[in-house]
Amino acid sequence: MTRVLVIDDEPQIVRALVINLKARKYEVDAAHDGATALRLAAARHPDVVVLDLGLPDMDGVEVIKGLRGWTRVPILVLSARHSSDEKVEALDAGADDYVTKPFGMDELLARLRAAVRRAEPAGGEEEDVIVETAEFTVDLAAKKVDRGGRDVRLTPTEWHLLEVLVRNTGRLVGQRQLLQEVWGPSYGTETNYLRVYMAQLRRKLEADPSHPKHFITEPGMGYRFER
Amino acid sequence: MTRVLVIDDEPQIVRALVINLKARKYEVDAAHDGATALRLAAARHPDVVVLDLGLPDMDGVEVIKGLRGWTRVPILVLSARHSSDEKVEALDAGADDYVTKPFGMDELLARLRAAVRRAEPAGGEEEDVIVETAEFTVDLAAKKVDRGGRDVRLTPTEWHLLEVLVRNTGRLVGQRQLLQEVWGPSYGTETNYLRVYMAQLRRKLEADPSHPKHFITEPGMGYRFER
DNA sequence: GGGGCGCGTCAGGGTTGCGTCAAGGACGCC
DNA sequence: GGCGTCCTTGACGCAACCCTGACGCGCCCC
Repeated sequence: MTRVLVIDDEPQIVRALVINLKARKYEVDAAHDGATALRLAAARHPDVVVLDLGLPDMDGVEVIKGLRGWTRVPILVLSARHSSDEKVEALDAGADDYVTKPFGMDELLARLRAAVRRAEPAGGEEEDVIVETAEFTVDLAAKKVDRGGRDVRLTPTEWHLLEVLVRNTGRLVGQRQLLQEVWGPSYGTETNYLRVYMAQLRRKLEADPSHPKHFITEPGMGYRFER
Repeated sequence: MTRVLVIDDEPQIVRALVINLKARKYEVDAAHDGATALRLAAARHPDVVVLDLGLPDMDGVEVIKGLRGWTRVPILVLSARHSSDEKVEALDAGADDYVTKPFGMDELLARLRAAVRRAEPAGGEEEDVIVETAEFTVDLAAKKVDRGGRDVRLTPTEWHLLEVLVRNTGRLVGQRQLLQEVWGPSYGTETNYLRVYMAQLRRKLEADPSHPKHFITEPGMGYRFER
């Protein structure tokens, strides 16, 4: 869940923000002055900060600088000041966005989403899916198979077949499903393809290809990969 | 130098932006419609995009989506529309900021700086920008390749290709991904480019170009850089 | 006990993909 | 305006991959 830190000394603004954010499943912390804000930020590590520049105890720009000293968390500034200088100062101090009051809640939330989105890791869906067995190791992200310290060379079809099986580790994968995922939706009965390529996978990966321990045949149904 | 792509169909706005940006040592490209914009973005790989939503040939949001299909470059939207819905739509489509016309040049430049700043590599300190192999050393930050104490001269395309591969050291990079990252999103099947440039990289960097140890071909799938 | 079915294995041939070379053309620099 | 660099494009040989058919074996059902 995304954690938001709201910093504003006007209770009604804080209330409105908190209600709207919580309704959208954000986790919300609130602070009414700069000192509390800096303490909360350090303690809670929010994913995004909404900061009103007009605080009772310190200048909002100082809060920005205080945060930027140790974190790159997105900072969305709220302010009643429309002056261009104020905006430039806040942005150059390290703010990510600047919204003037009164603001539309929809717009603020959209800007918040934008700020959170671009803070996400660049890779996107980089799950390091690595599956190990006693004989070999499959790295799905790098498309690599290691066996006894040496890379095993797989052809595209072999790799594709292995990938489908490994993503369903422990589950039976029907022959029709295998054929359609690897060879395309118009295939479904050419089980001889499967036999040939399963044999090649076993030859390259199994310790004893004629008695496979990982690529298991379920006669009449399909194949199963076991670690 | 930071490269900016300005997209607007009003000549006076473009002129004002170009003059102000160039005065501040930005490198500027300009486009007057969406199609040109997408083409220029692919060809020039700007560091930040300034986009007017009101274009003659296509909806500005479509331009955003077209860019977001293959790049995370910061997009700063300009628009005459003040409506909240427009802002939300553009921001949710992938824009980073939204400025309504008329705008103050100081503010726009400050928002531009903020967008560029946060797009910079997160690490800040020396990350793994230097990759060493037995034969050569690649310095991603300095854009330099050293081999046996001497700089290796690489053309822009060669360098770009090398950069993508090195940033994915050990991982397989698909030919489609390579083509799109180096030549732009409209490429994906011109694998002969890859063959030519991989050969040039190997000739310049491998000890034995005909038996590459670092730039490895995975037939039918792509290429992999190994240290 | 015999036949049928499904699976594993092997080898050959068509096709695809890769590496290499060279020439044409665009672009920028002097 | 000439020159050089870089990108693009085509052709060609070769290796690897994918498909295909044939054969043997074990299991199940009749």
